[in-house]
Amino acid sequence: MANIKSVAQKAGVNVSTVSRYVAGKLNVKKETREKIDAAIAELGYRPHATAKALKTSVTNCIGIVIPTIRNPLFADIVAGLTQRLEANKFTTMLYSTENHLSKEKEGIGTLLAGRVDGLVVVGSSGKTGSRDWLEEVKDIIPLVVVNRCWQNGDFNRVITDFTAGSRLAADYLVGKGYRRFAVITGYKDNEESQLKLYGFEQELWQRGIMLGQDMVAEGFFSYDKAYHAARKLLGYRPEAVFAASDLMAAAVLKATKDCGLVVPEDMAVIGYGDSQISQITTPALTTVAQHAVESGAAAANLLIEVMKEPGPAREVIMRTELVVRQST
Amino acid sequence: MANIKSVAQKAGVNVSTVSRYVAGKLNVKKETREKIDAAIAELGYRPHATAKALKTSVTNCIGIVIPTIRNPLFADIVAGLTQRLEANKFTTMLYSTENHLSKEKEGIGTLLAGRVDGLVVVGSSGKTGSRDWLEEVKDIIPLVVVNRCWQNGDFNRVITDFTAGSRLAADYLVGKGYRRFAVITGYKDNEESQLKLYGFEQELWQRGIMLGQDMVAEGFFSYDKAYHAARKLLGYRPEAVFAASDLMAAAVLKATKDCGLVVPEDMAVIGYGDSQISQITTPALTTVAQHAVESGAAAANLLIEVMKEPGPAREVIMRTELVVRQST
DNA sequence: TTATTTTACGCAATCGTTTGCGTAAACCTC
DNA sequence: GAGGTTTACGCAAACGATTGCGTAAAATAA
Repeated sequence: MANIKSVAQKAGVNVSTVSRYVAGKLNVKKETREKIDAAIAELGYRPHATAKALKTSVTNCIGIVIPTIRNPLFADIVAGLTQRLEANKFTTMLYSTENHLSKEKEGIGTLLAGRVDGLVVVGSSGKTGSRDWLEEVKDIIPLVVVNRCWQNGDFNRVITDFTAGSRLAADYLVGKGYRRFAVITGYKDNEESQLKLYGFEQELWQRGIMLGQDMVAEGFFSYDKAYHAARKLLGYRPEAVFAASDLMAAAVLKATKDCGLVVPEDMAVIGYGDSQISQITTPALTTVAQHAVESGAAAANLLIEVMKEPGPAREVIMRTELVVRQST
Repeated sequence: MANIKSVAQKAGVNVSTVSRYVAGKLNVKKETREKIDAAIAELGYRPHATAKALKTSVTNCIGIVIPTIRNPLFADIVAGLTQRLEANKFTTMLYSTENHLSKEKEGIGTLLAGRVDGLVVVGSSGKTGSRDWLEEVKDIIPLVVVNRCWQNGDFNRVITDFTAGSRLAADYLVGKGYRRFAVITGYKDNEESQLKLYGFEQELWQRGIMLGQDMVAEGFFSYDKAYHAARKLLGYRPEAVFAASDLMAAAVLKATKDCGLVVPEDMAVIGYGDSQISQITTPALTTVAQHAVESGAAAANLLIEVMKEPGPAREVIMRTELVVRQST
C-alpha cells in the first residue's frame, strides 16, 4: 500500500508537507497542492488510520459492549449509538458478550488497550457482578453505562426509569379495575428485571394490593420459556398479566389463547418495550414504551460530551410511557 | 498510561525482553519473568494494540458493513459474524449505512485505511450500484459479501438462495390449490427483493400460472408501508399473498383482518425469514426460513479462511426451507 | 581446561504518521 | 534596496510496539 512517504517522493516534496496538506492545514501553494493531488490519485493513497492513531493517540473509535444484538431493544440502542457516533465521525467497535457476564471483562479488555477513545457498556449486570471492574475501567477511559443502575456507583450513565414504567402499567391496570395480577419477569437476578418487578409491586402495594409469591415467574426474556411460565401462571387465574418484555407478552397471548381464554375480555396482558412486536400481535399489545433508540443516541451524546470536557459523573434518565392498545 | 518502556525500566531489563515475554516467546529466565510480572502488575500495563497493529500490520479486527441493525435478519447475521469472529480473537468494527447506499462507500472507506484485516459487506445493493467500487476494494483487503448476488462479480460470498426459497413457497401454494396470487416485495430496485419476486414468478410460470402486474406492490420492508400495499392488493381478491419478509407478512395479516377476512380460510399468507415474528402472529406464519445466523457464521469462517490463504473467489450458498405454520 | 553450542537478553531500525522548530523565498513598507 | 513580515516547506524526533542481529554468559561436550 502507498504511504505518505511514497506520495511525498512522487510529488517531489517532503512528507510533512503532504501531511499538512491532507490534514487541511493551509500554507501550501497551489502548484504543490496539484502535485500532491496527482501523486495521491496515481498511487491510490489513503492515510493510515492506525499510524495516525498511534501518533495522536486519538482513534476516532468508540467501543460498545452489549449482551446480545439479537434482542431488538439492544439492537435499537446500538442503532441510536451508531447513528450519533457516525454523524460525529466516530467508528464503532462492537463486542457482544452473548449474555455471558464473564465475557464482559474480556470484551472490555480487548477494547481498551488503546483501541478506542471511549466506551459504552449497555445492559444490566447480574447480581453485584462486575461492579469493581467497571470502577477501574472508568479511570482508564471515558465510560458511559446504559441501563445499568447501580445504587451508588459514580458513573456517567443513561438509564431508563424501569421502575416508573412498571408503575405506569400497574396504575393503569388497577384503574381499569383489575385486582389479581401475575408477572413474568426476565431473569430473577437481573437488575433490569428486578426494577421492573419492583416498580409494579410497589405501585400495587400503595394501592393496597398484594402480589402473591406464586404469581411471579421467570421468563428469561425468551418466547418459549415465557410460554411455559404463562401456562403455569394461568392456572392461578390472574385477571391481568404483566410481562417484562413484549416478546414474553406475546408468549402470554399465545398461552392464553391455547387455554381457550380471550384477551382482553377474559384477561388483560401488558408488555414492555413498545417494540415492533407489540404492534404485530393480535390483539396488539398495550405496553410500556422505553425509547431504546433515543437511549442509544443519548449515550452517544453524553460520551462525546464527557470526552470533550471530563468532570463529575453525569446522568440522564429516559422516561417511559404507557402505550395503550388492544390487549387491556 | 504505562507503556512497554516503563515496565522495562522498572523491571531493569530491555524493552525487547518485555516484548518477547508478553508475546509468549520463550528464552526468558524465571528471575526475569518475575521482575517483569511485578512491574506489569504494579504499573497496570496493557499492551497497546494500535502500536502493535502498526508494527505488525495485523489489527485482529474485522469490519462489518450493514444496511441497518434494526432489521432482525441483519441483526442475526451480525450475531453469527461476531460469535465466530470473537471466538477467533477478532474484534469487529460495525458500520451501519442506515439504508443509504451512498453511505456505504464512506463506511468502507473509513474501515479501510489500515483499520481492519478484513471486511464483510452485507446486504444487497440497489440497481447496479456500487459494483465497481467493491471490485476495487477486494484488491485492497480480504473481502466477503453476504447476500449480494452479482451476476458475474468475482467475489468471495455467502449468499442465500432467495430464488429457490421463493420457488418453495410458490410450489407449496400451488400444491395447495391456490391459483390467484399477490406479492409484496421489499424495494423495487433492491437485489434481494428482485430475486425473491423472480423465484416466485418463475415457479408459477412453470406451473402455467401468470402473476398480473397489478398483483405486485412495494412494501419497503416496513410494517406500515406493507399494510397500505396489502390493503390495495386485497382489492384484487388474491387467494394467497406472498410477502418478502415476515414483518410485511404480519402487516398483510392485519390488513386481512381489517378487511373482515380470515386467514387461512379466506386467504393464505406466507412470509420470508422465519424470524421470531413468524411465531408470534396469529395465525402463526408459514414462512421461508433463511438461516441468517448461520449465514453470518459462514461469512466469518470464509473470511478467516481467505485471510489465511488467498486464492480464487469462493462461494457458499445457504439453503432455504419452508416452515409451514397456520397461515396457509 | 578448552572448544562449542545454546540460552538470555541488549541494541537499534522500523511501521506510517504528526508536529515543533528552523529557514529560504516571497511579499510589504518606506 | 534595506529591513521586517509572512508564507511555504524541509528536518528530525516522537508515538509504542516488534524483531533481526549480535554477543556475553551459561551449559554442554571433548
